[in-house]
Amino acid sequence: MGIYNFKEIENKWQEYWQDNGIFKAAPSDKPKFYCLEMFPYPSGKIHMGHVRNYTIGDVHSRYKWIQGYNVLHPMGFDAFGQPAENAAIKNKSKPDIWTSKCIESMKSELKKMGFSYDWDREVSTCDADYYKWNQWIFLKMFERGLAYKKASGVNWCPSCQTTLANEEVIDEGCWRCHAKVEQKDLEQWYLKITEYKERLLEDLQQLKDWPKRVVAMQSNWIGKSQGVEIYFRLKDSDKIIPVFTTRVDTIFGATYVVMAPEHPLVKEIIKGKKEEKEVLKFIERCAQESKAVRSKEDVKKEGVFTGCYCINPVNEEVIPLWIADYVLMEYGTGAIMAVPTHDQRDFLFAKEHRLSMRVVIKKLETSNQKPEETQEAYEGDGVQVNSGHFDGLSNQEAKIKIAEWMETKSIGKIQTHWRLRDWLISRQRYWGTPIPIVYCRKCGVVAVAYEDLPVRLPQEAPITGEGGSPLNKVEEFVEVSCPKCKGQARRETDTMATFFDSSWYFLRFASPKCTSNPFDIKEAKYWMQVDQYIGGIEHAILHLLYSRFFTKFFKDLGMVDYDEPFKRLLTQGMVLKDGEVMSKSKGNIVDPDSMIQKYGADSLRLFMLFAAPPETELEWDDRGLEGAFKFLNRVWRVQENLKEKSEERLIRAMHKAIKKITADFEEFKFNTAIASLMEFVNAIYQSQADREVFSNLLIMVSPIAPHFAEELWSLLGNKESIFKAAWPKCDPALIVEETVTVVVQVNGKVRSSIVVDAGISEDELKERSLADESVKKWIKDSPVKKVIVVPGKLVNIVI
RNA sequence: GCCGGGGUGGCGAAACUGGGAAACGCACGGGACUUAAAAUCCCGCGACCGCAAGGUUUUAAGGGUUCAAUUCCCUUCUCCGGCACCA
Repeated sequence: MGIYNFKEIENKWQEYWQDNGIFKAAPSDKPKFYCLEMFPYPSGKIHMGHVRNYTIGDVHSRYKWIQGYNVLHPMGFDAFGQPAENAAIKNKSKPDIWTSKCIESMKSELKKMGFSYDWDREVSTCDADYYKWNQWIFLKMFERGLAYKKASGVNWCPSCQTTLANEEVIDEGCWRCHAKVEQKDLEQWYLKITEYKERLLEDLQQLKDWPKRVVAMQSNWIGKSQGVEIYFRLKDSDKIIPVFTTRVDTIFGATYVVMAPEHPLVKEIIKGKKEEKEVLKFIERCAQESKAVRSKEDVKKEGVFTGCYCINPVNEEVIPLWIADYVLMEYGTGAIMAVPTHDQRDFLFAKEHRLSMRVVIKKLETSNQKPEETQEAYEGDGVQVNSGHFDGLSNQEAKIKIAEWMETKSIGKIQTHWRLRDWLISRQRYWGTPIPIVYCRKCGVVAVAYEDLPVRLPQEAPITGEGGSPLNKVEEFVEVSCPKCKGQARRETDTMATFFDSSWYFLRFASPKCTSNPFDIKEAKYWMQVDQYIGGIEHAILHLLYSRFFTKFFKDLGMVDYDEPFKRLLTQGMVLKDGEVMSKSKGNIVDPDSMIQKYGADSLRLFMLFAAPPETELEWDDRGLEGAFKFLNRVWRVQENLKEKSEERLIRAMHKAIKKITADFEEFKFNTAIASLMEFVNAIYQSQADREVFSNLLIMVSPIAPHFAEELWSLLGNKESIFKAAWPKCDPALIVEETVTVVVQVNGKVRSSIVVDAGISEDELKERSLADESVKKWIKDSPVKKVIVVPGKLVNIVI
């Protein structure tokens, strides 16, 4: 074991930072920097994921402090939610008591890591001072029709006994407990996030410093597809069957129309036909198949002819109308035009049922291929053929022209489909924000008055985990007089989804005690946007989409003047053990606290940053942690051997290190920054450092191992915190080398290297290279064809 | 299928804008110190051939562009993530 007493040191400096308010944020003339990590659910204990997430944020914040920024680096707790209720049921405790205990123990663990939070700004979403503003925001949305109640089919988790938002359903399971989600018809509260769909999609372009994959995931989720709704008339009838397509350029190749089995028109149009019986039988069979089975890709496409015909509005062609299970009622209009030549599904179906095909898009390179000969549909771009007066146009061009032409003839309408649905926020649970709505027999649905906020969550409620909303059974909560007519009324007893709480907490940190608004507009204007946000990829859609939505809503209220809350986003990778995610069930959890006991927080921080780049997965390694600890000890020993004056080569090495480390810190390349620190320390061991060199080393170590650096800094006799010191500057004059090593290649293979003056001319370098003994051996008598010179780097002789 | 990101030593990884592949560390091997061990310090460490000097070869596979390719282009394989009979 080493010699440095981390336990004592870490305690001492944590107290020092707290007592002296070193990391307190207050507006000033300095440039501001808002660094935020996703706040945790207070489970009571931190895990390695937290340690990694918060270490990255902490190092960045501390780096910004030393760079002279005015940093806001707050922390709080996403404290409403189900685990508190489950714990209440299990331990017969109360959610509020359980939660505040958890917050206390979690906070003390966070403090042990030495994170530079401004604890004066701590917020907890289960405090009435906080959730009051959830209610306020809800009412503002309600006034604008953005919060509304509707009856609809909803996702229901039978195990959590509550409804879920679409975003909370992962692979047909509950995101929290993985139980299979059921469908139920219920009347619930929704937020109209779809009102913002265009902006949510378009503003993704502003997010240049977000990981591409997060942007892609959000874009997928919003799911915009542009196309045309086309009206097919039923032959010998005035019935219209609308179909939706994104490939209107293939309309002249439609050879049949298909409706989903559940289509409401089906039963009506087949009435009396000789095919009626068979069609009904088919519909029956489809109804029994589960959605999961039906949407499996390799399942054979089945269908029946209805006996009816449709008329293609663009050419009056009469084509058969089919019913098939590969058409889904949930998407588009529940009916499609089938173009077997240019859609693979239609192609397979047409082959199976011997339906006709017609090519309308010709590939540029291939000749007149007959449809019967093709093995698959051609879905790419090409030139229009068999398409009336659109022949010869590129299909991309035709797409626009045909759509416009159809609109003028009223046979089609340009339309956009979205995947995004409104956000269901009602939860049949106790531990959440009460929805501030009252139901009055006379007045109907009535908003609670602003001055009556908060609607407090009653302390006592019968929590059983079943039988609907617990608040429903708390008479003194439910019974209320109507805010409008003062008559008898009942409160809404569902609570809000907890993602509501976290959709705006970053704004609250700007003014956590503000009593007039969710946040003080001036303070928020100073601190926002969040310059750097750091958190897990699991929030790529849920939390990040909701927060973007709320920010846009605040903009519409005139409370903020930007579109996006988070300028830069970093999604840190997971911490693995033996190639698997750490989890209780796998029994492979490494407890941060025990590691702090053994090696100290600084070593843990150092290891977390060194073992992998922040975005990638990190494989836990006990020996790696020990290595980090050894490195700190190695630095510690430097102090015992300080010299009067460093050699020049060490000074040069230092300036190189400053340049590289600074650049790496800027780009979150902590692993290579640490590698450079190690190289720098190795150089010190070759030559011995003076005070100045050692001081600079400490400053550059300080964001990573803050307690350790503070201690050595004070041992050097400094009276102020190292975080008040200035980041070292690289002197460009001192990193210019007098001599350089140039690699000499013959035919691209390294054959020698020569040391030359940095200022050497190209001709001279050429000469010196050709004169080199081992190079000569390789050239022998061969004529030199060409010599390529990369100044200061390399010479390649081509023979 | 579409979209996004990967594949480099025994392991974690590095490589600026096309210019010495494997920095830094872990593990391993050797040496110094020690009665001994630990700790520490120093050295070695992709593979193959060679006593050595040295040579050959190597960034998932194949091809291309180039004086020069982990880096650019094409094809293929494969892994991870999102969306998906989405018309």
